Amino acid sequence: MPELPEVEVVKRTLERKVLNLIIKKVKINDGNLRYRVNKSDFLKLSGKRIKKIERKSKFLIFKIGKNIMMLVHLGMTGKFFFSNTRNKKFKTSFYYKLDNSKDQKHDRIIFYLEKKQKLIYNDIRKFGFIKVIDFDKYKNNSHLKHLGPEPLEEDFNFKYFKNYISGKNRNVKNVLMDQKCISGLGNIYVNEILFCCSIRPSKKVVKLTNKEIEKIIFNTKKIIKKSIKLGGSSIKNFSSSDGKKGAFQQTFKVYGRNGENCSNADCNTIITKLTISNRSSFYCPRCQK
DNA sequence: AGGCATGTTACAGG
DNA sequence: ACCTGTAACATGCC
Repeated sequence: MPELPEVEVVKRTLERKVLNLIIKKVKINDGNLRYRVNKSDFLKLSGKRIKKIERKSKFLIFKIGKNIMMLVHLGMTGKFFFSNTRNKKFKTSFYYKLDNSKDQKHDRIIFYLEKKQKLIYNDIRKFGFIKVIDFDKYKNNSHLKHLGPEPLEEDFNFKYFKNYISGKNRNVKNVLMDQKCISGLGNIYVNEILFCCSIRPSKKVVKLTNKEIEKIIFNTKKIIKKSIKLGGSSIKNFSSSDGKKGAFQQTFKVYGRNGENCSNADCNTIITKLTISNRSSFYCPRCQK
């Protein structure tokens, strides 16, 4: 899915496009997302204003009207498209996106906004979801309740991580993917982080030295910051809500690079692919111990 | 045809 | 109850 940096970019784009607009009507083309959408909940959105858009790890949270929250997870292929009449007329990138039959086929939910504008939730694989919930219930929401600190929060620090991994017999790749430990990372960024730390993904956390833990904290923050700055990554199914592509994927050092040479100077070792818990891991056998 | 894909979670077994 | 790993979800692309 879009990982934290991509969701952050989507959030910022949505703020520019739909903040403070009134939802006129919602049309559900296919409600069989990860969780079946509750049509009567969506009816409540009509006539209400989008007042705030927040991001929590990989979730988007829309505050709508006085007491409604809309919780969105993009899954692997979820994305938002935005259109207005001007875009149609001038055939901007939005128009191209919206008029692409392949994309249109996967438009699952359409929010009709004021001034003939539309916000469209499009999701090829339907691993994403949208839930409309009451404001007072969202703090206890099962999706948000157990999330660990985000990479850029102060709470994600040496002491916290060292304590979290103590006594655990797990590999470092899985721990960093675990949203209860740290929320917002996914397969791509974890691969990149571990390469930067010179740590092999399969390494057991009990064997991490203090120095390595420090490196993990530092490089996680560094890479996430950098990716947000570059507009996220845009491999295959992701682009931000205005159709722009991020640039971070051009800086991938290991992800998807199996068979290629290690990008560290003078290394000349071939990047290896290894499956850990059904997910691909990429690493340099020489640089990552 | 078969394998793979940015994610999460229900379940099984220890 | 805790810990761990695996399979499943839906769809498209190579």
